[in-house]
Amino acid sequence: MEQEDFGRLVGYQLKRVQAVLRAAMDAALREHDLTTPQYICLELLDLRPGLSNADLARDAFVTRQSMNVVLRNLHGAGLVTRPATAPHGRALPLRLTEEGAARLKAARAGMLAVERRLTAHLDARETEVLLAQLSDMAESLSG
Amino acid sequence: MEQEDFGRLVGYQLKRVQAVLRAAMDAALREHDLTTPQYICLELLDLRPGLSNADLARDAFVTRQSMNVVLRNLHGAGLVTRPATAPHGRALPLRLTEEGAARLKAARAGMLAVERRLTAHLDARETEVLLAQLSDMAESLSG
DNA sequence: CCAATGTCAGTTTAACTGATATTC
DNA sequence: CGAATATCAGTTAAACTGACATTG
Repeated sequence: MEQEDFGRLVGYQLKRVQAVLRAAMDAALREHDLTTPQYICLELLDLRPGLSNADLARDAFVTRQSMNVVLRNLHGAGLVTRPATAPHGRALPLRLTEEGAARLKAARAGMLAVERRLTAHLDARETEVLLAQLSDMAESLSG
Repeated sequence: MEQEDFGRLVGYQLKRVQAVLRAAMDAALREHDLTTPQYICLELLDLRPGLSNADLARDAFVTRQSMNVVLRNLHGAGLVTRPATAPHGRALPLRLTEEGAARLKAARAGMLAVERRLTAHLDARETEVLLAQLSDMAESLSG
């Protein structure tokens, strides 16, 4: 059985994984009324409170404009706070509200379950190698 | 480190790779006036002429409605042919036109260059392992 | 009837670019 | 001025679901 050429491209398999991963994440998050970009944003703010919209956009690999939409929704839902005025420059440091932290915590369990299913066939060392390889791939394509 | 660093999740790195890969593919394809789904569709038809819309949708991991839009555009651009009537059932077997084959060939060079950049740091064996791992991941999440 | 297919229509997600104002 | 930031507005890509007709 000669595997078809096209399916042997890393790009194709990445797209395939991404498709099912996206579906799994969306399903897990839907129970908590969150979208994937919203969840990523909450995780980043939990990890590093005080990030600005532009900071978050960089960390999530989207434009400031895209992240701004995500933040507007999160703010409207009462999950994040931002000061009325900027302490320095224009950047508004964002933080999770109590409800934001609670929603994140609730959603995280489902997301980690997806991650475990994703890497079910990998041991700890293989996972490390894979993470490094993926990171290298992103570097070599963007840098 | 018990603190789960968000950046160490495979899901996060996959998203990151996907983001830059998508940008690189789109840039490479833009020169040839093709979108990524269109390119995938052309590759699949080159590999297995006579696939139907539903076949292509399955192979590209999208709904047949989504693929139908792609095919409508490709047909409008004169890159694929489909018979007026179905030889069996409702399925209409699709084929590349001469121009479709030519456009695919031209675009393929750029896409393979992206793939080479993507896997620049991997040797042949590592690439094999990675392909298998990605395939396993898709399986374990969807199956 | 049933399963697969094609297709019309509408919706949704999530990104994008462009433009403008603010701040240091 | 120039660089970074926030944000308003419009646009786009690419998927989705629902509904319905056709075919074997």
